Amino acid sequence: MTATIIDIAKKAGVSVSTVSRVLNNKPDVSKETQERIRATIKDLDYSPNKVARNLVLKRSNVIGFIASDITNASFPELARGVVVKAKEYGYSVMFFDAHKDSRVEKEAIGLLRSKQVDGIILSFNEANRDELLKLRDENFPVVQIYRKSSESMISTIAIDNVANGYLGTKYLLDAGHTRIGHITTGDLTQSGYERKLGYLKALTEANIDIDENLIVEGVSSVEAGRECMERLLELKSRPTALFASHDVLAIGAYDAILDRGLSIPGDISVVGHDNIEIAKMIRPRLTTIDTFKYILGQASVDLLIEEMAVESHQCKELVYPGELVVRDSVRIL
Amino acid sequence: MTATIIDIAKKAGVSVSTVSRVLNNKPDVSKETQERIRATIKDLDYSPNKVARNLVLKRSNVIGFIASDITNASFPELARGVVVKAKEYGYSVMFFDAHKDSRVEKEAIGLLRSKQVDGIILSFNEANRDELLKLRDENFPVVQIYRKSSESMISTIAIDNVANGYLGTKYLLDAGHTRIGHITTGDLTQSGYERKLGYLKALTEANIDIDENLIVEGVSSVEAGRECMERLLELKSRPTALFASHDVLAIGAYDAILDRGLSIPGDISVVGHDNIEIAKMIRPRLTTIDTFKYILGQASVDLLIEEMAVESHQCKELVYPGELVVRDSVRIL
DNA sequence: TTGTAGGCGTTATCAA
DNA sequence: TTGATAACGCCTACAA
Repeated sequence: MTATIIDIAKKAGVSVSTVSRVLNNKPDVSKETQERIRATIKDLDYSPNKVARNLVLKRSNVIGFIASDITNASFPELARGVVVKAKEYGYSVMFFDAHKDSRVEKEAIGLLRSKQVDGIILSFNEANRDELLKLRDENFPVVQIYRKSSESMISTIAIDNVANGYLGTKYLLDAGHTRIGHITTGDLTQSGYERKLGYLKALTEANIDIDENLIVEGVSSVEAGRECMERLLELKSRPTALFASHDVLAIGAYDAILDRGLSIPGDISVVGHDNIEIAKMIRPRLTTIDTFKYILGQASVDLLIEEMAVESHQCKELVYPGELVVRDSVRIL
Repeated sequence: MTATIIDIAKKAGVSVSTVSRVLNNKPDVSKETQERIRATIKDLDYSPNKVARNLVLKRSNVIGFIASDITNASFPELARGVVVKAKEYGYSVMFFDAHKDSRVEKEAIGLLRSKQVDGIILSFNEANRDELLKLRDENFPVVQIYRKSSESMISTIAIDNVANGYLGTKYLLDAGHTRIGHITTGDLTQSGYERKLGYLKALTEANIDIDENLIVEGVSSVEAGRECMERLLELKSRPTALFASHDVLAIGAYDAILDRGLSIPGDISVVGHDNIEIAKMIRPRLTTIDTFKYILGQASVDLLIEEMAVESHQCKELVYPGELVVRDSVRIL
C-alpha cells in the first residue's frame, strides 16, 4: 500500500487541500506547515498518483507516438528526438509500432485516446486518412511526420523530398555524370515518388533526355536494391552513376555492383538518401542526403505542443530541406 | 466533450452498472438490453475512459520500458519484441531513453511508477542498484534485460556472454587460427568483460598462451574499434584473426584493416558479436554471433507478466545462448 | 436481471 | 491561511 495524499495529510495534521497546495506549489500556505508537509512527504516517500490527478485534470501529460515501422533505420534517431523533446516539456511518450499495418495503426489511435493521451505523433503512416480526419474534426492534437498532406488538413513535419531528389541528382550532374540511373520506391511510397520528381527535374533542367530504362522500382529493402541494380547493370549502355531514393536501396546496389567486380566510385558513382547510420560505415562511405531525423523528432513535439495550446485545429506544415553529405562514393569526372 | 458511461446509460435507459456490465462482458444481462446498450455505444462512438478505470482497478495495463540508450543498434529489434508481446497480453508500453545516464534512469523509474505502470522492463542499465533493490523490496514487478545480476535479486533476461565469447573464439581456433586478437569493451561493460572471459577460456583450452598485447580495450563505437585495430596492426607479430566483442567494434576494425590495404578475410579474419543489422550489409559480410534480440524482448515481457501474477517477488534468471552466424569474414586455414 | 451508492486519489470551489 | 466537499469517470458490492 503506497501512501496517499490522505495519509500525509493525517500525519502532518492538516487537510488534504493544504497538502495538495504544497504539492502544486500554490501560494497561501505558511512556511511552517509547508515545511512540515514537505517533511512528511519525504518521510513516507510519497509521490502523487498521476492517474487520479489525470482524471480530474483531464490531461495526462503523455503523448502517443505511433511508428509505422520501428525497424525502419530512421526510427531510432527520430524517436530519440521525440522522447527528449517531450521530456523537456514534461511529457512522457507512449509508444506503438504499427508494423506498417494501417489496421494496427487505427487500433493504436483508439487505445491511445482511451488512455487519454494529450496528443499523438504519427510517423510514416501510409493510410488511415479517415482516422485522421476524425481526429481533426474532434479537434484532437495530432501531427504527422514525413508525410505531406495538404489535403488532409493535419499538421505535418515533412522533408522536402523533391528538393532532395533534385539535390542528389544535381550533385551527380555537376560531377560530370550524364547517364544517371535511379532506383526508387517509385509510386509505392510518397517519398519515393517525390524524390523521383526531383531526379527528373534535375535531368530535365540539364537538358538530358529521360531514359525510362534507367529508372527501376522496388520496395525499400536491401534485396530490392540489389535486384534493381542488377537490372541496371544488364543494360547495354549502363549508367555511370546512381541516385537511390533510400540508403537501403543504395546498399543493395553496392552489393550488385561490387559482386560484378565493378568499383565504386571508379566504375559507378552512388548517391543515397537518408543518411542512415550504416551509410558512413560501408565502404566506400556513402555520399547521401541527411534528413536531420533527430531534429525532425524534436520539431514534431514542438508542433504538437503548439497544437495542444491553440484552441482551434490549426494546420501548420513544416518542410525541412535536406543536406548533401559528401563522402567517398562519387567520382568527379 | 466525449461521451461517458452515464451518457450512454441515460440514452439506453438503463443504469450505469448495467452498461459497465456489458462493457466488461459480465453475465447476467438480458440479450435485449445488451444489444440496446451496444447499439448506443456504437452510436455515440463511446469508448471507456481508461484513466478512470485504472484509478479504481489500480492497474493500468501499461508497462514501462527504459532503454539505457535508444541508439544502441540492438534496440529496435528488442523494442519490437517488447511491444509486440506486450500487446498480445493487452498491455501498452510507455517508453523512456536514459541516454546511458543513471540519473535519468532513476527519474524514469519514478515517473513510471507515479503513472501507475504495472511493471517495468529495464534494458542495458549500468547502475542504479539501489533503485532496483527498492523496487524489489516493494514487490514491484521489474525485469532487467542483458544484465546478469545474481546478487541484485531481480529477474533477468540475459545472454550467455561467456559462452558466446567462447563460441566466437573457438570458431576461429577451429578454422586454424592461433594468433587471435581481441577487441573488447573490457571492464567497461559487463558484457565485454564476460565475452573476454569466453575468449580467454577458448584459448586456454587450446593450450595457447595468452598474449596481453593481443587484447585491446575501448568503448563501444566504430571509432574505438578502428583505433584498437590499428594498435593490433602495429604489432610486430600481428594477429591473423580477430574476435570483437561487439559488431560496431568489428566494423571499426574493418576500416583499419582495409585502409592498410589488407584484405578480409585474406589477411585477417574477423568475428563479431551481436549480429546487428549492418553485419550482413558490410563487405565482406560479417561472421558474428546472433543474440536473438527480438526473442529476448518478447521473453522479457513474458517474464514480467509472470512476475506480476505471482505474489512474492521471485527472481528468475533466463540466460539465452547465442548462435554463430557464418558469413564471409573468416578464412579457413 | 437491474439499480443504488460508495469509493479509487486528486484538484478546485467555496466557506470559514 | 486553512478545511470541507463536490467533482473526474468508472467498477463493484449490495439491494431490489
